[in-house]
Amino acid sequence: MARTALRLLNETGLDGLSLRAIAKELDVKAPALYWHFKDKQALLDEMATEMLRRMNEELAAGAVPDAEWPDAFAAAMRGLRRHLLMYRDGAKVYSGTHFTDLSYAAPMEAHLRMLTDAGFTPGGAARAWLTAYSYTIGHVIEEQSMGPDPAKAEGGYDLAARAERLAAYPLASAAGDEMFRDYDAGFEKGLTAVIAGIGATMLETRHA
Amino acid sequence: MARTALRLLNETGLDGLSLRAIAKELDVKAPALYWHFKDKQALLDEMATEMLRRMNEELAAGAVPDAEWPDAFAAAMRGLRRHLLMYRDGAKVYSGTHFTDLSYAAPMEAHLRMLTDAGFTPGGAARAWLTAYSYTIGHVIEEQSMGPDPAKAEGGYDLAARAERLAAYPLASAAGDEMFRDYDAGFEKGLTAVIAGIGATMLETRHA
DNA sequence: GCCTGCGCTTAACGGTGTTAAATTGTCAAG
DNA sequence: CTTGACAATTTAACACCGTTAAGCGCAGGC
Repeated sequence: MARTALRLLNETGLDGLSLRAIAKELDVKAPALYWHFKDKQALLDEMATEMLRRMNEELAAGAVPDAEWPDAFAAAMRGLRRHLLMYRDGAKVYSGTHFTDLSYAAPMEAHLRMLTDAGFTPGGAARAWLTAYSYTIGHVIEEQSMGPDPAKAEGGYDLAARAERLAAYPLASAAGDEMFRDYDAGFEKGLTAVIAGIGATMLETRHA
Repeated sequence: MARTALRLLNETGLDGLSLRAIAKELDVKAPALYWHFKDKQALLDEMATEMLRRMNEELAAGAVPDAEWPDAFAAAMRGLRRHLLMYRDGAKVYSGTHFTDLSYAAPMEAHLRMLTDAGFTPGGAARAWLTAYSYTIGHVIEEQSMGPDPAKAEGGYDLAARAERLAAYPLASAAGDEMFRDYDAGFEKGLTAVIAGIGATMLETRHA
């Protein structure tokens, strides 16, 4: 039923995701949902947890055992972003919800161990994780709040109009191309920087 | 009136911020608000813009003209975070809203110019900005969705319970201390990493 | 004195999350 | 074969939400 809600999310968006709509999709009346969930927030938490479970499945499937930590780390963040982008308002649903079970723990443990094996302290590994995680969440929230990528689909943010509006501010005007075009490449550049910085400032024993 | 809404936001939170409540605060009935704003989203946009304006005021007041770019950059992000934290759900209100005027342009131009002067290409400066911005937004969203800092106030996330729940995953269990304690210090560590990475991967001419 | 239009009110509409009570279906114990 | 317990659902209703339509009072300009 969290699965049904996730499917509906892609059709209606988070604002249009009402309990009555979900119930109709399940051929049931709205109050019946309250037998299974305490309130709507609990449903949203379960949806986020389901997203996480799907992410973990894929992560387990595509694991590369002896990759260098920056590559494995980048792959994890790419996977996170890709899954958030799979659902409309995915990042908003995901960010800041409390998971309803411990399915996040095993993959998190594996990632942290990979980092400590590479020379991070336990605390450093946790900080590295949260830093890259924050960057990814923030980036995807920005992406999803801006409609479709102007480079890939029509109806997105009008870059030409933006540039004209900002004619008096040449750098800010030109920045639109870098910021709002080709989200994939942009995310990748930022991710590279974040991971490089983590390696440079959080690693105890420099990687030989 | 966006000011009134911002004040009310801190008392009721984003979920409780209804047009009727805002109207009552202004000694007015709810439909009167529609004389000034097209719809609620326009009000939220105006609130975000007001937050931005206050941020810019402070930024202009505390400018250090000849600081090195990493310091100035870090100061800007600290200011952003501090202002987002000033309002309940501040990051949620702020992120992904479209500003209603061009008050963001001048400070953005100044920051971008600082970066290009330091050796960034225009595109690189924009990417550097968006990368650090994404990190900051993501971090504050995570902070604010987790209640008060357990290190500073009661009623926050129960770290001891979390650690026990994750007993089978020692690294993930221990990570709680690093991630959910002392948000200020944690943000700072991540910010240092992000800025170092930006310098290492996005700067064209290494700063002499 | 009249008109225009700003700023507001009253009334109402359809929709929301949520609760309480009554109802059905199922299945085991007596 | 009946009874009773229990899970899962329905119907009805509540308070509140964003939003629209119509009308009211009151200022200033002609």
